[in-house]
Amino acid sequence: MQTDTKHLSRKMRRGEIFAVQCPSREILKHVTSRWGVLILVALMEGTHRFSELRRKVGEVSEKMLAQTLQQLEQDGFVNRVSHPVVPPHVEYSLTPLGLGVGQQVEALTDWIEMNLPKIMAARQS
Amino acid sequence: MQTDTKHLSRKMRRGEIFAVQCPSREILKHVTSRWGVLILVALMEGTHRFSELRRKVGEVSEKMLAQTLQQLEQDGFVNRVSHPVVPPHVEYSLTPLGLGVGQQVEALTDWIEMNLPKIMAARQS
DNA sequence: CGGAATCCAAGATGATACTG
DNA sequence: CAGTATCATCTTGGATTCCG
Repeated sequence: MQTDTKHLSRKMRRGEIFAVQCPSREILKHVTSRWGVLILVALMEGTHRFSELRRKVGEVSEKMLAQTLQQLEQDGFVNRVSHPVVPPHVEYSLTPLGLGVGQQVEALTDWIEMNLPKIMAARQS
Repeated sequence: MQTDTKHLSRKMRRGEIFAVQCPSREILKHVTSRWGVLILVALMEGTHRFSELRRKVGEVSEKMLAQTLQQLEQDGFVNRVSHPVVPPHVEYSLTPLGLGVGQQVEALTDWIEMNLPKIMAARQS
């Protein structure tokens, strides 16, 4: 089977993100949303329950956590498994696709943390 | 000279992004803002003038473009050079630091575009 | 516990007009 | 051209309440 992901050659115009109607924009919006980034990074360490994520991410309301998780689930990045017991037990994890974005996003956050000293030094005002 | 960027070992808790008061959150917010991402990617291709950026990014108001550029400039990612002529001529480019984040951000957008087929296929609803 | 629903405050974004 | 200022709006995000 040949992969169907067409590789973007280095110099290929990958300017499609600039196209307003491009679905990429929508995905990008979900991924880079305020809580999307944090949730993806958190899930990179493995399966988490709702309340675990809530504690780990910190300062996120139930509403936004649920909402963001639903978006990520819709985009096929997050897997939601509900155990029908009482009290309810729901587990969230990354799909293979989610692992992919997760790596990219984690690379970004890692870069920022690693370069934070330089950044803070270069900051004006 | 030895680099002062301490490398994050694979398993190191790089959970500092989760700390609410961490400056990383602020930087991350700017970088992943609606227009921050697009602007950084656009500038990866070289110096641009204000109106060039405006046309390239697309659908961005003057206000938001100016505002986001100021944030990125403050964070030390973008260089602003104003030629005091009439009509005004201002050029924006990436600083070395900006090139760093730019690469991370571009990696993310590239990944999304490359995997868009898979993503759209996996999407529910 | 893990949400859904509602209401409301705050912030982000946009359209327009004006200026150096 | 490259902004700034102002005002209108639209979207986010949070607090609260209720339910299975």
